[in-house]
Parts: sequence; structure tokens; C-alpha cells
Amino acid sequence: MYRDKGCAQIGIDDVGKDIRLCGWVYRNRDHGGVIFIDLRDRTGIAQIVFNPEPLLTVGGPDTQGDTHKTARHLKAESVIIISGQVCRRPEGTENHDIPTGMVEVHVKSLEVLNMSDPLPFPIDEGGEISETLRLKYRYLDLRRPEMVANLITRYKSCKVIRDYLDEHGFIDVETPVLTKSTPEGARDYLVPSRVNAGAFYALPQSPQLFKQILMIAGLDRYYQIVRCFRDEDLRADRQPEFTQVDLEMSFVDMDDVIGVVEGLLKKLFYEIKGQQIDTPFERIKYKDSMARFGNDKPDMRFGLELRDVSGLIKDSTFKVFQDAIASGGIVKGVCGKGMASYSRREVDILTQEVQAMGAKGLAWIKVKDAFESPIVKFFQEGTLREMADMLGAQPGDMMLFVADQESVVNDCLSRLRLDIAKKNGLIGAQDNFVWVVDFPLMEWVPQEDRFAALHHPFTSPTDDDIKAILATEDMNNDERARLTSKAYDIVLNGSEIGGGSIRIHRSDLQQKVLGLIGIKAEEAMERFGFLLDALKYGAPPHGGLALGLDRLIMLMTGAQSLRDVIAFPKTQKAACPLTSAPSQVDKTQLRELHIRLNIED
RNA sequence: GGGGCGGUAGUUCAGCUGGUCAGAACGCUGGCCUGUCACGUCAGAGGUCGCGGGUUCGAGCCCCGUCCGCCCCGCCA
Repeated sequence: MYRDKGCAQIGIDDVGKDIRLCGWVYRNRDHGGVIFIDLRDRTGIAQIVFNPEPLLTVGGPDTQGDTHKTARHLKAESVIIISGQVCRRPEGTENHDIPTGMVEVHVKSLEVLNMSDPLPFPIDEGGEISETLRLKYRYLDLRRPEMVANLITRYKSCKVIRDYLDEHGFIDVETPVLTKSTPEGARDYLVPSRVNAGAFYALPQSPQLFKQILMIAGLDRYYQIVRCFRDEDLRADRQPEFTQVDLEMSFVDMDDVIGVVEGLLKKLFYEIKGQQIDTPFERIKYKDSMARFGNDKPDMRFGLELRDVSGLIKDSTFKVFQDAIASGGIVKGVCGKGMASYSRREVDILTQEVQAMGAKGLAWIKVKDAFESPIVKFFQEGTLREMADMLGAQPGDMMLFVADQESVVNDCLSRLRLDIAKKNGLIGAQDNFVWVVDFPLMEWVPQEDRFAALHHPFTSPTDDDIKAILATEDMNNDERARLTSKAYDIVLNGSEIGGGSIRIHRSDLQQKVLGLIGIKAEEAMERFGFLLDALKYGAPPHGGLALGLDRLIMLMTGAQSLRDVIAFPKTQKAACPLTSAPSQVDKTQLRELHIRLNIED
């Protein structure tokens, strides 16, 4: 062993002991005589001291002189090993900002294990560094204490999760990374097969089908902390490869899965953040979430709920609202808390924002002593008062309305609602977990001119809907749109952190549901016939859920980006600045894979 | 695929209406300093203004194209 302890593991109990430490030179303070160096490793920082005169307790003044000279010229991030005596710091020189601030090590010998070149960017400051540079020199970036802390939080969270699931009878089973293209869902990452000319593996978007197969195999309870891949464009909270806490259980219904996951999150937040969260979590129906918050991941830490005023304004003479309703749309509003003082210009900016989301415009009515707006003349005084009541608007607020098709209205107002809350500091400090339940089974996708599964094609309908589906030959569009699934999403502070469902475990029902979303029997057999076959041989009722680990850790650490909780993340173009992946490959490799490139200029 | 913002010293940035605009801070190099902890202090070095083209007497600044990064829409649970 090179060392006796980690840098931050020395303390008042070690005073008087001789000790060896290794680490990186974090900061070097040369006072001409005495030299202080902050020595850093994963555990933290220790102050080591070089005195110009040899300590009385040790011999060799000549070596001491050399040591002092070497210490003076140590460059930042050089790796050194020292031995010396742990001493209590002199009265008045303690540093209460660091855990080891009561002590310091008086160095007797110093060896430079590896001198560092000048750094491409400073790692000892809080200042923002270009992310490309950070990713290119990720090994330096990861030395920063906050990055170390994030990775440690991530590791500890995984350990808590594994321990919890182990205690609840789950076993970790690995599933293939080279697998088959997934039905529905996102674009697959493909891997060409050398030995099967023209054939491709796909990287899994999730182990969905495998975990169902494991249930059919009788594994009873499975989990995996597993890498998943989706070849879609990125966002701050989206990476091309990401990690899921994937779990599946047999002989369960929705409440069982929800119970296990609530227990998991409760334990996780307690162990990692010391935070007590109350279970069971609130549940909200999809339909209600859309109505009250305009999306299926409601941030319920604040009010400002959306209200449908279509009924109220029936008799108004405001043509914009009338036209929207006449063409099948609705009018909804949200309360702009404290925004009655907004200037024309500020309102214009809001208008542009909703227009960017697809709305034709934004109607506003300021609530002051009277109602103020170019459009008040179209409404009865009583109607205006009722609007204000519905929206909870007080004097000083501004009512904001969008009139359009329901989806556009919800889209615009849900974002507007979040904006208003952020700008006005209305977001409560208490974490809010909520289950969104009763999702539609399928939805109409205009671009593809068909229905598609909202969750995925293996999601079970509710018991009533199962009966209805099995009892009829076919269903019309209205009937299909009304089907409800046993799917559930877990939402934390307006971010979806996971989702799952009870699966279909009967072959006949699965066939019918596939039919309803327009997947033909032949196509189904070709793409996931193995699952359909498996359902015929004694598949137990089962269901599960997957948590997005990266996003969860991001929320728990307060990181601004997923990239800050992933050791080696990719840029928005899915590139890795450290390794320069993806990159071109040798022609020979392509030939072996039976691939010829066809790149347009 | 579309929209927005950005790219100037090793780093973070400033650079006005095109004309002392090649600048600051930190870092780096060398010196001084025995109790600092973002030590202090003196001196010095350091630039293809992302890249290509254009307008102009003159471009870091204006125009066109392009590359890269970030945020958002589409896409994606």
C-alpha cells in the first residue's frame, strides 16, 4: 500500500501519528518559508505543510531542504505521496469550511509520482467551463469534487435500490444487448451482423420483452439496472444511451407494483437525502391531469390550475373564442399570479411563446380595480367575475386564455403555467410524487393515420375493457379511443421518472389488441412472435415498471443536466469528445459486414 | 428537419455605429514573502478573433455558406 488513509479521513484522533497520504495537488500556497498544499483525493482535502527547517522529530536537514524546493515547484494536479505527522493546527488557523480543517500534516518526505502539465482548464473553481472541453478532458472534469459527489450519489443510490429489491425477492437477471429491433417506440440503434449478411441486431430500447419472457419462465420477480438505447434527438434530460431500473413481477396487479415502487423511492430518498417522504403517493387520472395541468406529468408543487371556460363564454361576442369552439376546440385559462403589472411588451413576449407552441394567440385580462383588456368589452361583467373565480385570480393578477383545439390549448397553457410559476417563485420546496393512472390504451396518430399504443402494445386494458375487447369482433375509432389501460407513470416535481403497466398475459387478448392498433398478425409474428408463442404456454399475470435512473439521480443531486450524473455522456449530436466516437472505420471492417457506404453530399 | 443563443489568449469573458480594438481577470513562467486556505506581491510570456468566401480603402464587428456546442420544437416514454 502506498498510503495509510484517504486525504479526508484524517482527523483530530490522528494527531501525533505518522501517516502516509497520496493524492493530487489541488492548491499550492507558497509563502516563501512555509508552504501549504491542499492534497485531494476522492475522499476530500487535507492540508499538508512544508516547513523550511527540519522538524525536531526527524533527521536529515539536507533531504528536508530538497523536499521544500520540490514542494515549491509542484504543479497543480501533480500526483504525490507524502509521509509526515498529523498535527493539530495552531490556534486560530483552523479551517471550518473543510472536514479536516482542525488538523494538518507536517511533511517529512515527499515523492512526486507524476508531475502534471499545465491544465487545459482550472478544476478548482466553480466557474463555468465549456462543456465540450469538460467532456474532452473528462478525467480532469471528474476530479472536481461536485462531479465525484454526483457519481458517489449515483453509486449509493444503486446500492440502496439493489438492497431493497433483493429484500423484496427480486433477482437480477442480465438480458442481451445485441437483440432484435423493438416494435413501436423509438428509432433503434443497429449493429450489422458479420456472419449473417444483411441482417442486423438492434440495441435494446428497454428489456421489455425479455422481462416478460422471464416472468413466463417463472422467475417471479426480476430487476436489472440496465443500459438502454434510443436513436432519437437529444435534450438536456435525454441521452442516446441511458440507464433504467427495470423491474417486473408475477401475480400482481397495479397496486402491488405501485406499492413496491413507493417503498423503493421512500427508502431511496431517506437513505440518500435523509428525506422523509410520505406514502402512499397521490394518484391522478390521466384525464384529470390533462384537464387541470394540461399534460400527463403534472407539477403539483403549486396551484395555477387550468380551467375550461368554454361553457362560461358561450354568450360572449368575442369572435376568436366563438370560432375556436365552433370548430370543435375549447377555451382554457390560467391565472398569471401577480402579472397585472406586465407591460404590453412583456405580454407580447408571452404571446410569442405560446405562438411558438402552436397557438394562434394569447388572450389576456388584467384584474385590477376593474378588468383591463382590449377584449373586456366582449364579456358581461358577471362573466368576467366568474372567470376570475374559476381561475382564482385576485386583483393584481392577469388571466390568460388560449382558444384552439384541446391538444394545442393544453400544450400552451401547461408550459405557460410552469413559466409563470418559475418566474414568480411560486414553486414549493416540498418534493411532490404523484402517480398518473388510467391512461388511454391507444391514441390516434394523424401522421401515421392509425392508432398506436400510448405505452406499448403489451399493456393490459382495464378488466372491463378486456371483456369488451374479447366480446367484439372489431371496434370503431371512438370505442378504441375510449379504452383505458393499466399503465401508470410516476412523476416527481413535474418530471416523469418512470412508468410501467400490467401486461397482457393471454395470447388471444394480445392478438386482439395488436389488431386494434393495426399490427397485422404476420408482422407481429415476424417481429415478436417469440412473445406471442410464449403467451400460449402458461404465462402468469405480470406487470412492472422502469425508472429512469439518470433523470432520478439528476433530480436528487440537483444537477442541471443529465451529463453531470453520467461519467461519460454524449453531446447533443451523440458524440463523445473524449474518444471521438462515433468515427469512421477501416474499409476492411465494412467489407466484412457487407456494408457499402452511400453518403450524400 | 426547424427555431434561438454562442464560438476572441490555456480558461472565463469584454470588445460601442466598420477606422489605437488585440483587451481584462484567472491561469502559466520567473522573482519576493514563515500561517495561508480562491494567500499576497512584483515582473514577463501568451492571439489563424471556429473555418471558407464576399462587401469595403479598411472586417473580431456587416453579408453568404459551413462546422462545432448548448437550449427548445418536431421526434422520443
